[in-house]
Formats: sequence, structure tokens, C-alpha cells
Amino acid sequence: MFNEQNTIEVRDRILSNARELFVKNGYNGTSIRDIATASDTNVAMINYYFGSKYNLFGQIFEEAFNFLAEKIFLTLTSDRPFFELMDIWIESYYEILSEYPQIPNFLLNEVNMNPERLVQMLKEKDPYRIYTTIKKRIRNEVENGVIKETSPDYFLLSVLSLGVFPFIFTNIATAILDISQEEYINMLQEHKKYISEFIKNALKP
Amino acid sequence: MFNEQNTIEVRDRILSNARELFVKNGYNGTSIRDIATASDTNVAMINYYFGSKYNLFGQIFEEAFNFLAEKIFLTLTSDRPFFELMDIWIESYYEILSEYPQIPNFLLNEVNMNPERLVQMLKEKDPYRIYTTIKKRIRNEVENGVIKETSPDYFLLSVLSLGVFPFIFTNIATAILDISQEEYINMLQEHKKYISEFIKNALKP
DNA sequence: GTCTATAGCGGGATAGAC
DNA sequence: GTCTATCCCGCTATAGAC
Repeated sequence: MFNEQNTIEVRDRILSNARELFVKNGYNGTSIRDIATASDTNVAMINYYFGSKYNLFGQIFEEAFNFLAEKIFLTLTSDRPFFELMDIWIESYYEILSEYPQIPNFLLNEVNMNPERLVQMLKEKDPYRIYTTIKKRIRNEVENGVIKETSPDYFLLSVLSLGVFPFIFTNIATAILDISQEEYINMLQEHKKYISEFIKNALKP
Repeated sequence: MFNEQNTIEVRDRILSNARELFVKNGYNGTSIRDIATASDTNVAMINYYFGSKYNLFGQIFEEAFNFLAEKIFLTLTSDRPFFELMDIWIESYYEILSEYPQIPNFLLNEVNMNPERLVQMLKEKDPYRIYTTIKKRIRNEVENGVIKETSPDYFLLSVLSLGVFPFIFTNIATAILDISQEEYINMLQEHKKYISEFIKNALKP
């Protein structure tokens, strides 16, 4: 009772420091000792609150995934005009990923390690409904002459590529161009407009 | 003298098994014990020939990087017609990455772990010369009216995105679509043609 | 609810016999 | 050159004192 406030505080402190470390160094690159030290507590507490390192990670992973997925899923099923929808889609990536540029690498890394976890989480979110919705939408737009004949699957993969890859590429790009991460993210603000145009031109009937 | 043949054989056996394991499981996911077992030898031999796990990994990383970079660099500086050059560029990714779909993830993972290594390797290859060449080429094509006004940097990043991301996405895509890796790679053969068209349409004056 | 102390495992590296 | 045996380290997890 008296301790409750403090208890929650410790748990949250672990959670937020673990998030930071996992995102920065990945699962294998982060030890629970690191997390304990950063949270100003000890290994036993982490296992007390979360059962295991794997479990703690699971919570943070899910959080990151939902954060990215939610907005995208919402956008893709809205009934705005098609090209506007494309813009908002791209815009969404930049809004989210500009603030958390580590997310794609984080997700990709850990999905490669443990694909089953993602499948499980996707199943819960029923992404097939959304997938079907946007595919139908594309087919409609083709029929109405808004965009040229195109394969929905390949089109979706292309937009995903253009929207996400620049962020995955951050570390390499900043190393090659010898610029700071901030400068690169700023550059991407312009790139965003570029790919919106790029996609529109590619699809104009 | 008598052993030389055999010596080289052991060394090569370690190298090729290590490559396979590193590519499949990453640096942290691979122990020198795993490598020793797979190579039908022992840990002491690995340290005898390569000094350390880190050193062994370094050799393999450099090999993978050169393999991918060589062909791309060659393509980008050839004097073929522009759209043909784009096709060959995309084609190159698919040729190489269809056979070794793990390379992008492998590179990205390890670049995130140790950016300095990549910078060092890039410096040795003088990519700025190639970067300058292709940028000049794009500007020329714009002037000659072959393609519409476009930013070379953003254009290069877009083509890179379209060419590489589908391979990075392999594990997630196969998990979501519930198909085998082979089926997905086959799908990408069609996607390749799609993005060639996509790029051409986006750049048509 | 908190923390110390330690068990138990798997990692990389190496000394030294052959 | 080869291999066994072993060192030493850092990790996760947990038992048990407070």
C-alpha cells in the first residue's frame, strides 16, 4: 500500500531503460545486468517483475510493433482520395520513424531472430482484413481510371520499400555521407515529397 | 610440405562453414564451437588459423561486402543507355540476392553493430568516384531530355529502396503470407519487372 | 517487496602434450 | 599442425535472508 507508488515506479523505470537499451543494442547486445544498472536496481528485480529477460523484451517488442502498425493500418483503410491516401501513408512513416528511427532495424533484427513471435502478433491483429481492403481499393481505382493497371501486391511492396528502407539505411548513409543522424533525417523530409511524386508519376494512367 | 594441401583444406573448411553459420545466424548467434563442430575440427584450430572469432568474421564480412558491391559498382559506371542501365542495376540485385537472400540482413545487422568497419571498407573502395559518376550521368540525362528533372540523390535512394528492401523483407513476408522462401523469391522475379516499369514511368519526361 | 549470494551454463581463448 | 583439457569470464535465473 505504502510501497505501491514506489513499486510501479521501479517497474516503469526498468521498462523505460530496457526499451532504450534494447532499441539501441538489440536483444543479444543487451544484458539484464546492463538494464539493472541503468535502472538503478538489480537483476533480481527484473526477474521479479518480468519473469525473464525474454518476457521483458516481449512487452517492449509488442509496444514498438503496435506503435508502428496502428497508424499505418488506420490510414490504409480510410476512404480519402487515393493519392491523398498514398501521401498520408508515406507521411505516417516519416512522422513515426523520424521520431523513432531505430524502430525498423529493431523490428527487422528481432523478427529475423524469432519470426514466430511476429506471426503470433499479426494473427491477433487480423491484418488480412486490412490487406484485403486495400487490395480491393486499388482494383477499384484501376477500374475507375484513377491509376493505371497495376498489381496490388507489387504496388504495396513498392510503396513499403520506398517508405521504410531509407530509415533502415540510416546508419550506412550517415557513415558514407559523413553526416549526423539529424542531418540525414532532415534530408528525408525532402525525400518524402520526392517519393510521393515518384509514386504518383509511376501510377498516372 | 606434406601437410600443406591438408592445411589449406582445414582452413578453407573453417572459412566456408563459418560463412554459412554467420550468414544464417549472425555474429552473436554463432559460437566458435558451432563453427568447429560444423567444420569437423576444434576451437583451437580456429584460433590457430584466424587468431580470434572477430578476425574470422572480419574476413567473411569483407568478402560478402565486396561480392555485392563489385557488380553494382561496375553496372553503375557503364555507358549503356540510361533505362537499360537501370534494368541491369535492378537485375544485378536480383541475380545476387536471389542466390544469397540473407546478405542484406547480414550486412545491416553487422553494420549496426560496428559501423566503423564499413566506413573503413568503403574508404578503401573509393565509392565517391562512383557516386560522382552516376550523379553526373543523371544530370546529363535530364539535360538531354531522356528523363524528367529529378534529384540524383533522392533518385538513387529510391532505386536502392526498391531493389534491396524486398530481400530485407523476406522473413516477414514469408511469415505473413505463409509461403516458403523459394516461393517468395520466385514472386520477386515478377516484382523485378514491376519495379523496372515503375521506375521508368516515374521518370518519363 | 527487496536484495545478496550463488548455482549452473555456455562463451572465447590458450597452455602444453603430441 | 593438431587436439585435449582447462581457464576465466559473463550471462540468466533463483533460493533464501531480511
